[in-house]
Amino acid sequence: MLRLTKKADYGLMAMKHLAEHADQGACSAKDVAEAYGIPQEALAKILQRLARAGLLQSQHGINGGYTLTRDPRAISAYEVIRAIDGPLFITSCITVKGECGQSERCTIREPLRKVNQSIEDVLKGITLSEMREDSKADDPAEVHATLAELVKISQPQR
Amino acid sequence: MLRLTKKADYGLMAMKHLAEHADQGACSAKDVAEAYGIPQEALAKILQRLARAGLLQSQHGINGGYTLTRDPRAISAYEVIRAIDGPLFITSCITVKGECGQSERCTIREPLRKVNQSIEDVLKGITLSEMREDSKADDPAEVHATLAELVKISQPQR
DNA sequence: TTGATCTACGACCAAATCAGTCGGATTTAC
DNA sequence: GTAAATCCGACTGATTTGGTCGTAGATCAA
Repeated sequence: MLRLTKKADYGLMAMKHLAEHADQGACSAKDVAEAYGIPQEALAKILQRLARAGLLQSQHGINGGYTLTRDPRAISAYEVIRAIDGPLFITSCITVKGECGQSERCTIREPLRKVNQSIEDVLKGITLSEMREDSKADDPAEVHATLAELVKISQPQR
Repeated sequence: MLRLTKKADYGLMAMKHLAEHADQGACSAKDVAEAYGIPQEALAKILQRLARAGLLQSQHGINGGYTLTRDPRAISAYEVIRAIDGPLFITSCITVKGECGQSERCTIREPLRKVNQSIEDVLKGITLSEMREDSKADDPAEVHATLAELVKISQPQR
């Protein structure tokens, strides 16, 4: 059903939280987990992955926690999702190894690869700082037309 | 991992096959299954769903099989996928019922809903007849620039 | 009419994936 | 040293997915 895992959801929520509280120093996994009702242990594991991927910096010990390593405007949803769920492929034809193991006669590989690329680009195009609950832009310099509208424009014959 | 189910894959392959063999009358599930090495029973169930969704017409009895009910240029990948896998939601926040059951404090619902819409639009924008293995267009009137390129254009700040 | 061929449909099972938990180790501030 | 925090791997239960089986119904040809 083309769904993001719950872990990716949690990861995005946590990253967004860290982006919004960047000025308050590090946030512990516990803080974030409690703020959104996420199981603490589960979130901890997710944050560890994000840290290993270089998106977060971790601070051990008391008053420790996690901080973003980059400006939220320079972190895309794609990076977060990929760090947690691994490389995403829309179809089972396209794998890490490369090819459609099952049938060499698969005729939809190439078209689906393009769709896959499109989706990646959509996710790469949205940054943490752009992920706001209110759809209307506060800061016109930062926000551009919604991707949905733009993709729509890019489809001549509909 | 944002993956299409194998059933959706099969469904797309079968629909494409039917589109290419439309002039040869109905194709049985067995024919299509053998052509691509898909388990026959599994494919049959998929074709049944497509028929129920109105995308295919089934013909019982000897020499029976399935035919497209519409021109392949008027059938989008989205329709096929949705008929097989049901409504697709990128995040577990967005469900048929509506809301994020787990935490009311979920802050990424709206942004992800937009991404979801973008992906839907990408899938709606590609038709069966456009799904060809060769990336270069044969019929310039029918094919436009790849979606990937267009989505790229639509992202000002990258 | 009868049999062969095909779809229709529901029930079922096995494997894979996912979500969450637990236990223990390490690091750091006080 | 102790408390609070990250780190890491293993484990379990639930859900989803892929595939199979059996039976019923429809259609056509001989």
